[in-house]
Amino acid sequence: MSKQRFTHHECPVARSLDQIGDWWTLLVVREVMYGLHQFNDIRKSLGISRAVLAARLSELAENGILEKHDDPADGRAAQYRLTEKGADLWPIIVAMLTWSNKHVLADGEDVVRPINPDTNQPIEALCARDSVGNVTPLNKMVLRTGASASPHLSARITKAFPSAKK
Amino acid sequence: MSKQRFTHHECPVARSLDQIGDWWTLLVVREVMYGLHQFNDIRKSLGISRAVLAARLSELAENGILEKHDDPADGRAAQYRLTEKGADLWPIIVAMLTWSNKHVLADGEDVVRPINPDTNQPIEALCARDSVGNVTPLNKMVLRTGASASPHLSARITKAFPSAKK
DNA sequence: TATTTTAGGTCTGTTTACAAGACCTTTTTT
DNA sequence: AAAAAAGGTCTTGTAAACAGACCTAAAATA
Repeated sequence: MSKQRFTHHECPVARSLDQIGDWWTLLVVREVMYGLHQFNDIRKSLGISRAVLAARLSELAENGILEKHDDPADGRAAQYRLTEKGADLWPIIVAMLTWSNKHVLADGEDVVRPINPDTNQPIEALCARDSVGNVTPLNKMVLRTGASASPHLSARITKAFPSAKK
Repeated sequence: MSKQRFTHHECPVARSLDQIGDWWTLLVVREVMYGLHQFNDIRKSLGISRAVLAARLSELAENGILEKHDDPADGRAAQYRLTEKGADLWPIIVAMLTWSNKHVLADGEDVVRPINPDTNQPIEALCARDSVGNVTPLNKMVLRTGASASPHLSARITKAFPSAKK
C-alpha cells in the first residue's frame, strides 16, 4: 500500500500534517521566509536533491502555500513566494524554534532567538489571545470540539480536557 | 545513501525536525496528549502499522519526548507518558491546529478549537511574551542570531529581518 | 488446570520514497 | 557560435512504510 495520507482524518492537526508533515517541507518554507526564492538557492542551502525539491515545491504550490512566478529579470528563473497561507506558517516555525532552543540545543548554545522588536527583548513563551482580547499562557489552554466533530472525537476531547466545559 | 538527518544543521528548526519531523511522530504525541497511553490504543486510533509505531515510540523515548513505564495493573501492558520535553510540544500542536482551522479545513467546518478556559472564549491568534512581560503579535516578531551562529547564518538572518538591529 | 485471549512486539515480502548524479531544454552570457 | 546557468526530469540503488503472519509473556476464561 502507498504511503498513508491524512486527508481523511478528522483531526485538523493530522490534516495539516498532510500538507506540511514531510521531512523537507517546513525547511523549504523556512528558506523562503529567510529570503531565498530561487530553486538553486534553496537547493544549495538545504543540500536537498533536485528531484525531491522539485516535488516539494510543486506540492507546496498545489496546496496554495507557495506561488511560482516568472522572474521578470531572467527568463530562465522562477521565483517562489509565500502566499498568505504560507506566511501563516510562521507561528509553527516560531513554536518549533522555541522548543528546539529549550530542549534540543546544547546548554549555552545560542543560534537564533525570536525577539520582540518593540522592546528588543527575547521571547520567553508563546501565549494566546482570545476573541475578547484576553491573553493566556498556552499551557493553560484547552481544546473543545465543535459542530463538525464526531461523537467519538467529542468524547475523547471532553475527557482529555475536562475543564473545557460547554 | 540513507535518508538525511538534520542533526548537523545549524538552524534549530531543522534540528527539531530531526526529532519530530516524521509523518507519524507528532500524531503519536497528539494521541498521548489526548489521553491514549497504550500501544494498541494508539495503533487503532491512528491506523498505523505495528512496526512503524514501535519504531516511532522507541525514537520518541530515545529523544526524551516519551517515557515507557510498566503498567502497575497489567504486567503485559506498557504506559507511554510525555516528559516535560514532550509536553512542551503543545504550542506546536496548537499552532498547527490554528493554521489548519484557518487554511486547511473547509469553510464552516468546526472540529476542534482552542479555548481560553478563563473566559470561555475561542483563541484568535497566537502571540509571544518577552522577558519583561510585554506581549506582541507573532507576525511582528523577528529573529536575531546569537553567539553560536555562524557568520553566514548571521548575515542571512540580519538580511531577512532588518528591523532586528543589535 | 488447560485453553484462549490480549498486550506488545518482531519478521517477511512488497511497494514507495529518498539520494546522487547524469541528462535535457530554454535562456542568458561570453 | 559556444559556453554557462536555471530549472527541471530520468535512472539506479538504498532505506523506509505497508499489511499481515508470527512470537512471547501475562491475563482472563472454561
